[in-house]
Amino acid sequence: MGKLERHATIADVAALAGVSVGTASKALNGRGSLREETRVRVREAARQLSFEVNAGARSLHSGRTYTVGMITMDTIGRFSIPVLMGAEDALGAGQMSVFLCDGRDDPIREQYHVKTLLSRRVDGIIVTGRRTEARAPIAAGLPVPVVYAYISSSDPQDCSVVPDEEGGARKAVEHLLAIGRTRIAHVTGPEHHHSARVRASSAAERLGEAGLELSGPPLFGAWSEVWGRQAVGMLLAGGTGFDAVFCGSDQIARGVADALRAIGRRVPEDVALVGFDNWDVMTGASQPPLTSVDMNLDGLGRTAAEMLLAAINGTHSPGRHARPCRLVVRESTTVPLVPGTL
Amino acid sequence: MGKLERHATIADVAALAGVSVGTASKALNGRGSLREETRVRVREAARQLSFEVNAGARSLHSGRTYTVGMITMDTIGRFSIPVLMGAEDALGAGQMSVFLCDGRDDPIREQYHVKTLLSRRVDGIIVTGRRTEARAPIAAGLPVPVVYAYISSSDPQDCSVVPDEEGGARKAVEHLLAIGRTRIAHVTGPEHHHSARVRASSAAERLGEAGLELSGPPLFGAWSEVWGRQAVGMLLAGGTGFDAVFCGSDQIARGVADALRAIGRRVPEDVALVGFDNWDVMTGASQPPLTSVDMNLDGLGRTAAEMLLAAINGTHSPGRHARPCRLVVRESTTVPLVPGTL
DNA sequence: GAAAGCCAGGAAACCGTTTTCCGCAAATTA
DNA sequence: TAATTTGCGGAAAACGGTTTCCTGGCTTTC
Repeated sequence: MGKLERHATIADVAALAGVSVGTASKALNGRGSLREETRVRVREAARQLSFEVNAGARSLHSGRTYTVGMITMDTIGRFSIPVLMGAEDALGAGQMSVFLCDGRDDPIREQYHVKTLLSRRVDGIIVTGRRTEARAPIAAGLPVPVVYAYISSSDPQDCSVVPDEEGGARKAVEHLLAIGRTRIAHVTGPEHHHSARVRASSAAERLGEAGLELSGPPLFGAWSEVWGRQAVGMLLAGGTGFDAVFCGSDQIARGVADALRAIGRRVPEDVALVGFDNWDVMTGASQPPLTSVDMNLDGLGRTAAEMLLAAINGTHSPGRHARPCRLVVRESTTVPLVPGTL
Repeated sequence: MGKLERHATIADVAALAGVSVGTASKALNGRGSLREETRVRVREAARQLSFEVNAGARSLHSGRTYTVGMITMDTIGRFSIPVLMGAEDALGAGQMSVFLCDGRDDPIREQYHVKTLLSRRVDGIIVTGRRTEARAPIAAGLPVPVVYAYISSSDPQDCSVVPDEEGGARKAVEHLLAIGRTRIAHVTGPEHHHSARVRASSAAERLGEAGLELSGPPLFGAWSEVWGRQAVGMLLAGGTGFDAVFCGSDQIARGVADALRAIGRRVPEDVALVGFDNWDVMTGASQPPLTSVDMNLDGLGRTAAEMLLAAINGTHSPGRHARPCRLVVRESTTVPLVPGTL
């Protein structure tokens, strides 16, 4: 009722229940040997005072805080969020709380956050970012385990959980091949971006295995719809012809879709389209809805959290762990069955 | 160097520096009266052992944890993120760390999180959500201050920081009036959604003040592009005519833009368009780029954090605090000046 | 030269909890 | 009836800091 009451301590509870603090502690934690009647009395007292154990004081004794830190190396963005949420979910199930730290791409901030987290005696740290590229580890010789999620550490002794973008790109190409497309172009993000390079080279490689090659060189640009629209002009000017475009992101794919429609090319009949990210905002609003590669980001976060928990319990799994992507097929690669057509 | 070393304690530092723990504490915190030479010696010892004070132990004595909890009532989404980030930023500047909790719209989870946070002795709690509607407070009589951000509490004694959506809608209408539009339609989200109702009624009200009314009844639907596209058909069928559409979200606005272009109506020449949210992904990719109302979400988060800090220091400001929105003008309401046109 | 004041640093209490160890009383066994 | 076990619960140490109080030696002052 009354606001801003003081937190009750276990001493208050003990006094109210008429026992010693030690006994109260045992009663609340199910330890020691006590009469059931006593346990009930203590629990009732605790309830009455709305006693919540002071986690800080407890961890002083146990050495564990049941707390982990999550640091984003760069700004928290569209990719780190699902990872964070997946991790939060997996950790919450293990009764662990999460400290959120935004690195903002600033090494000073990053180091400050690491120090703070250590000071708070987190049991472990998850590092994430919005690019998959390997980055220098946040620190050497930390007294707690660290797992990198989505982003990866350049130190192979560190544990990193990353999407298998290579496999994802291959799946996209395989799908296009399976629906009979052979002249596949590729439009993607900036070349300095790791994801863009990996996806482009894997796509080319997979085509090579089928005795084909990309229809024209990969077009590197930006991760935006505007670039997707521009790229269509370049593809047409290139003159190599294409019956499918594998795009490095859903935004690009949507730009491509819009530009194609504007010039009267039908998707998917004339040109099939595959995006990357499976971002519902784009895949759903695009005309037609986009087939896309899903990196399963919250699964990634969940896995990272599980590996962190394992590491906290002593089982460290060093290395770069790639998690599979999955292809979600929608109308941009399949002509819908119109009822009555059969 | 070596991984997984134990955390150094202040006793270790004191031993290495050849002083008592009390003295070491004073040296590191700039308390008491010590010779400069001693301070230096202790600091050096701390550095050598990479000592980080155990925040839990410290707060045991001070009663403060310099920690706050952030709970989302519903899932963490596009609206809560900027709020969270703004708050994280403002709190980080005050050396406070943030516990992130995802409520997932589940009251049980919510209560669990509240309990956990209290157990961790956070100094305060920020509650947020993805809807602005007033919600029942997370709990009564909590021993720590609570501030609601974006979402608001139905208890007027609680402190809520919300966007002035009403004002935002009025600004949108004023802008359309200022560029000479008089037949303004409104397409927005589901009617059961608080934001949709408020924005619609404020727009109508502002038009009323100018002696006008909405061109046709507000069209309630979904917060999606698909709905925006459908709504254009309804507007045309309505037959009331319109030279501007104020949309309840950028996604809707973009859908409207696409549908208008598809039938050969020019934006902004024939129809001016204003969105809501100022979501760069939509405003930038739309053709033409969208004029939109910005709710300044991270400013909201920052303000909420500041009010929480104030409350922690004893200055409680109950009530619903509305923060202004701002209109960002782009090409969907202004014909760009073509060079050489003058 | 003695009393007073000052400075640096140590000893110990305290914060809230857990856990180990121990003692007492009742119940069981010899 | 005396001795032993068992069950229950209390006392106290420990966790890692901070802070208050105190002491011992040195300088100042009359």
